[in-house]
Amino acid sequence: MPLRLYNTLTRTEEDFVPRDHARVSFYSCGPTVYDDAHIGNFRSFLAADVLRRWIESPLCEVKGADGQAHKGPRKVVHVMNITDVGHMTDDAEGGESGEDRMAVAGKRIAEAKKSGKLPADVRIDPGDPYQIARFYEERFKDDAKRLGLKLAIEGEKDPTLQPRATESVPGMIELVKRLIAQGYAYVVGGAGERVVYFDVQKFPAYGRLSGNTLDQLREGAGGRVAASNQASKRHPADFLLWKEDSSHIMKWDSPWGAGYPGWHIECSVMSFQRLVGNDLSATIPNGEALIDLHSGGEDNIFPHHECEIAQSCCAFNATPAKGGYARLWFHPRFLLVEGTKMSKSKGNFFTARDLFAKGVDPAALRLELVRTHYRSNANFTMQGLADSQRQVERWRRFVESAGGDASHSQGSRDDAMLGFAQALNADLNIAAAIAEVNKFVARTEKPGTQDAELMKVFDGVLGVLELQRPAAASTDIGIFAPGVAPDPAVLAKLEERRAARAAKDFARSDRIRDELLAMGYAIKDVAGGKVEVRRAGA
RNA sequence: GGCCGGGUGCCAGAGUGGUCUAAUGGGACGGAUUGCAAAUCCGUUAUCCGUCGGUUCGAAUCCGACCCCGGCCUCCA
Repeated sequence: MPLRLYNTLTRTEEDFVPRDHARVSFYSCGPTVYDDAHIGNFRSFLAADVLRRWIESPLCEVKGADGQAHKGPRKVVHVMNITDVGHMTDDAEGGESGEDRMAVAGKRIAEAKKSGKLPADVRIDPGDPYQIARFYEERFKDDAKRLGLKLAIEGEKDPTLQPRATESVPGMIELVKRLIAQGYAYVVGGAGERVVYFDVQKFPAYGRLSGNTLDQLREGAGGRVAASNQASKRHPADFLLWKEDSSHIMKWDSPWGAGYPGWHIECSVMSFQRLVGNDLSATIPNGEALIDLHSGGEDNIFPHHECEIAQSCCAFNATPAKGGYARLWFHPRFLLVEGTKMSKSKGNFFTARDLFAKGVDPAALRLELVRTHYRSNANFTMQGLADSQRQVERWRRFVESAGGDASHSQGSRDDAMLGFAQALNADLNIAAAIAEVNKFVARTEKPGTQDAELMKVFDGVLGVLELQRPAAASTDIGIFAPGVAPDPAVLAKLEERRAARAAKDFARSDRIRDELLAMGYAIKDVAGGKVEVRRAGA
């Protein structure tokens, strides 16, 4: 059975049929870079990464336009934008209230430098939005690579896979011009306060993705859109394409004055230019879908992706009935933290780098973020992270102990491959796929070279074992877990305990272990007379 | 008010009409091992799937009502 995926657009699970089964185009809405990405962001990006890895796996079969299932090899061109244009905190459309996010980030950076939270050698001007954006962009790419986001690793060699919105503004202006010329957009306001809106009533399929059809959208339902902005629109759902605003922190010249683009138009431009063609005046023959896959967090379904579809279908003559802009829309659900929603505005979020700084193994974090089905809300917990860590360690032991002839037949490996492929082909059932891996590991008493190779194939999709492990600090007596500094007080206790054990004074040895536990350290004896030290409870 | 997802053991989380007395991982418990621990290995751990009704020879799986939880309805992955 070839790959089947749930399509948000049709609300059904369907065969995934790309335009070219050997070369799949995939666009993912990427991060905004006015703060560090949190683990919820990464859950969404990693779900897309697992999908792309699965499509590229030699075990995956994909249905072609000829109706036949095709084996690989297959290439996925996976593009993820970097949103480095600042937007308003309160009103991304009108910009009449709130502050620009990039300006807020600048203040935060200035404060962090003052308080010493950011090292003094970080050279960044908090008043320069481009420097702020680059600063967070680098940190994002760094985190993404540590978590095995394949696109970020490829992006080092091919930066066009991670296009920046600020570098695509000329294309956005061109596309807005085209939409106006075609009658899909209109300009309101006089010089100095011009605004370009998309006319949603010209696109009858508006609402198909989200279910928010025009007659169901109530004016200002979220209560966040200023009434004065709404007044100049032809329909309350009309959305911003360009805003003239000479006071904006980031601004560009345009036929509608100096200002900034609306926040939906960038993805229409970047996805087209990187995955379809450079000529934004092109028209798609037969109204075919432009790209194969498009992903983003569930909150992107409306309004962002709805608006992208409207813009792109209208500008390039793609037909909604033929999939329109993208053949298949992939939307991972939110990540909860200890049972409640996390969001930037609530501030209850973990960033990946916070966790790495505490010594969390990227492999464990990746597995924890990826192991729940992408269309369910996952619940991130410290317990779950510990579970994932142990799972990773079992797999590592399996691979590291492998060698020579396998203790069992090829049939066992074939079963595992089949089970793994069937699970992932069924709308990316990763939990079932992991279960297949575990069953394979459990029944393999003595793993051979071929078993280790098969694990590598599985890990090509899971992307866990290939990640770099955090380094452990080591002294002649202690091996300190990542994130645990070799404290002299601890070292002294370890020396004392070593002496006690040599003298067979086990009562004293155990007492020292309890003392260390009270100090927050858990220890265990390992081969060679050394002691492994980790944080208690971790 | 409109539109989407969900409710499975101590926890996380699969399973969508019979093979389910419900996968897999963690935890817990028992055993092996260890000076004792830790790690590892072996074994045990849901007669039941939010509640109540219905359809069916047969339901965790389909239908209805109800109760809860999460998301979106122009900040957010």
